[in-house]
Amino acid sequence: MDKQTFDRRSQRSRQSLSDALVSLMVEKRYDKITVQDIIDRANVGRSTFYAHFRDKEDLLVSGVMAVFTQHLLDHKTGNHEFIAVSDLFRHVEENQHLYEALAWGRGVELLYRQAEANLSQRMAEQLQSMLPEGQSLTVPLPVLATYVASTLVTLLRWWLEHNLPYSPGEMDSMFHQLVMPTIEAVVQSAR
Amino acid sequence: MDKQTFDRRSQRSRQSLSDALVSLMVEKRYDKITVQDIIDRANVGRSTFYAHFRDKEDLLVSGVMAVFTQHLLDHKTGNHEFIAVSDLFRHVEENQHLYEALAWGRGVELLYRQAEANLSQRMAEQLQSMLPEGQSLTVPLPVLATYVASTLVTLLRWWLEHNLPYSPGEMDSMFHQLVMPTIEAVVQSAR
Amino acid sequence: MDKQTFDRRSQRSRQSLSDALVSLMVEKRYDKITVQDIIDRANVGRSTFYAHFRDKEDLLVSGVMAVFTQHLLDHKTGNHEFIAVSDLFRHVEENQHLYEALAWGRGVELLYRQAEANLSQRMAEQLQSMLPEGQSLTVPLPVLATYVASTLVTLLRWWLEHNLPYSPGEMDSMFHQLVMPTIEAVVQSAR
Amino acid sequence: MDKQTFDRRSQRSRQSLSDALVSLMVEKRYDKITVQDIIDRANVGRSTFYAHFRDKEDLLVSGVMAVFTQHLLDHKTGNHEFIAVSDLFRHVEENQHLYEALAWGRGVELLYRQAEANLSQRMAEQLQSMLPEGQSLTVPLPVLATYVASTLVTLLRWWLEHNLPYSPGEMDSMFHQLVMPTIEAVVQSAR
DNA sequence: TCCTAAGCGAGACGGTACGTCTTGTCTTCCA
DNA sequence: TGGAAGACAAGACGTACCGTCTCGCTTAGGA
Repeated sequence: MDKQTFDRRSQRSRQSLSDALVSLMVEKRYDKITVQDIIDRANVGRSTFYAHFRDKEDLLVSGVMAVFTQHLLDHKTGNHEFIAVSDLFRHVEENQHLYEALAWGRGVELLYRQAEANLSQRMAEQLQSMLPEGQSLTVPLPVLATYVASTLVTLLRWWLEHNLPYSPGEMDSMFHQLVMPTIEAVVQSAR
Repeated sequence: MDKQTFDRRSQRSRQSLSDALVSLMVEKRYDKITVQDIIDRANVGRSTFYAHFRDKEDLLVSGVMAVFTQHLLDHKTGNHEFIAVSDLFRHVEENQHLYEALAWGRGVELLYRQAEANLSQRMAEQLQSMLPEGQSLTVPLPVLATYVASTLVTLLRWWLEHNLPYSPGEMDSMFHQLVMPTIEAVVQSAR
Repeated sequence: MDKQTFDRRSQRSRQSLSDALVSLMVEKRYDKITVQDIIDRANVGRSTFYAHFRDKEDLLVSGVMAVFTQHLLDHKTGNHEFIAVSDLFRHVEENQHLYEALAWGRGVELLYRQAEANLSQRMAEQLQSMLPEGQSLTVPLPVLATYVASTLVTLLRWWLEHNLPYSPGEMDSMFHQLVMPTIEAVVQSAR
Repeated sequence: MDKQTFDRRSQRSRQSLSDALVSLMVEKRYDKITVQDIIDRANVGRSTFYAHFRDKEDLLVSGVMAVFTQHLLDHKTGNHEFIAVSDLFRHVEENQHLYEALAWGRGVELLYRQAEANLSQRMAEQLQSMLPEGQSLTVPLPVLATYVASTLVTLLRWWLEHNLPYSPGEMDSMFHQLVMPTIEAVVQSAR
């Protein structure tokens, strides 16, 4: 069989399974979802599931996380502003149900941590490139990056858990009010 | 059997189970630990476990969390300083193995979240009481409290995951450098 | 737990499972019966099944075979006649349904072979003890024993598969007409 | 495509599959052999297998059984002797490995039963034609035929399972010593 | 010589059953 | 009589096969 055929069929199964898991996560907690639930929803055989994913967690990470990360991060590409998170909050608002689903279950901690790690990496790069010549930081860069990423994720989580009590614009404003003073302080003091 | 005996025996069982779980968490991830593992280690019958705890998570929260929370929080009682976290970092350093165990597993997210919620609550109270008359905040108090708590937990986690690369004093300093500028900024701008 | 309790409870499970398998074998072929069918019928958990039997075949042999062998063989104890098989045919007739069930499936070959082996062993002993001093056989004893046992089993099978077209007495007579001339011939010629 | 092509190509596949099964049966028990094993050995695609045979059992019967039956029975054609089984024992001895393979597995009971049924049929015809006018039998003909066939198969099986402890000639002799007295007895008494 | 239809290999797939593992309940014994 | 021990029902897990299917690739007559 040639690669195309393989890819085409395989991809359909993988996609069905990812979709099924996401749609189930809207209905019940991740750790109450069984593999049987998923394959029933996806109209897929048990062996197909295990042909593509090692277990439920693998599907969560390899499958769902792909969507999540893409949504969460790709919305920021092309921005020249320091940290353009208003788009991100707006996007989360538009897909509230999906993100609420992700916020629910136990296994989703995994996603948060992964998202945080991703963000942390990007933050480190952005902060590095933002840093003027000859300047340094009073806190290690990795710590600062982790701090910013963690603050963003925490804010997102708080927002979702409290049912979006503020507008995306307000959340964006809060985020900047929280992290900008710190960033300025640790950079300025490096002079 | 009199009440005393009951209490005494009960307590022994509860303690054995808590200890067993903690000792197992040093060896493997929380979610790979079975109830059977725990009761074997604790030399206790299955029904005894369920007589005392609803399930494994209950043991984690009611049993282990008790120790954890006590350590994590009671070390700050009697402090009149705004946020005295150096003691906390020092304490974590001294009990590195325990906290590394806690940092390992999946289910430990629960503890982090609980710790964060706890801290967040205390932070809200402290911040409230610190706020001078007639002043207000540019971000909602719950958000600020969550932000501070999250930063502390994140810092602790980062520290543990990177094998304590700095001294407790340095961590304390970083914590203050990260949150103080923000607190000052959001309070000052409330004038 | 003491041995008594173990035995009592265990025994109930073992019995339920044996009964369930026998009752299912009346309805469908042995190799179409799943472990799930059995445990549903027996009102028993899956793990209980595997706590008592290695697999379905083990249940067939250890459980059902026990009944079978007991029925098949114990009816002959206390007989001083050479081969008192009329009781056996009569017993099979009375429990026609059970034996038809056993005659059905594929896996039942196993039972036949086991039964044949059992019989063969008994035959060898009986023939040995019947053999007058100084006499020998023109065919090896194991062959003769196997021959007699096989003839009995074949006769039983044929009888069941043709829906008991003759009376137990007639079957007994046929059995003797088939094997006695041979036995006399091979023994007499040993003089 | 014309019929010839169909036949030629088809035939190669069928033959490969039969050979593969036989060669595998020498190595492990029939019921431990999977379709995958067979098609791997035969260098054939899965769909090709199912294009030719309904399932593994069909291959056993349609494919292997063809060889078996041919060997087992055709060696007797052209014989005017009553029952010329010495050729049969000789043939089995020459192809010991094949027949041991057949004697091994569970599914082979099927072959034995089929062989027995075949033999039984032939026996019935031979016995019928042998019976002088006006004579009858004290046991029903089908019973007698089954008895003779069963004795032959049992003897063959015993011989193979005990690693051919006697020569084909001795086995032939035993067979006659076992069945001839009986046949004479039941026929003579019909006078 | 090219075309075309079938046989074929490869293997993904839906599905069934397996034997293992864990959970939380329930029963029985023992101190 | 209450705690310990552990058998049990329930059911999810990951594995092994099954029989069906879809897909391109030979391949060998007929045009």
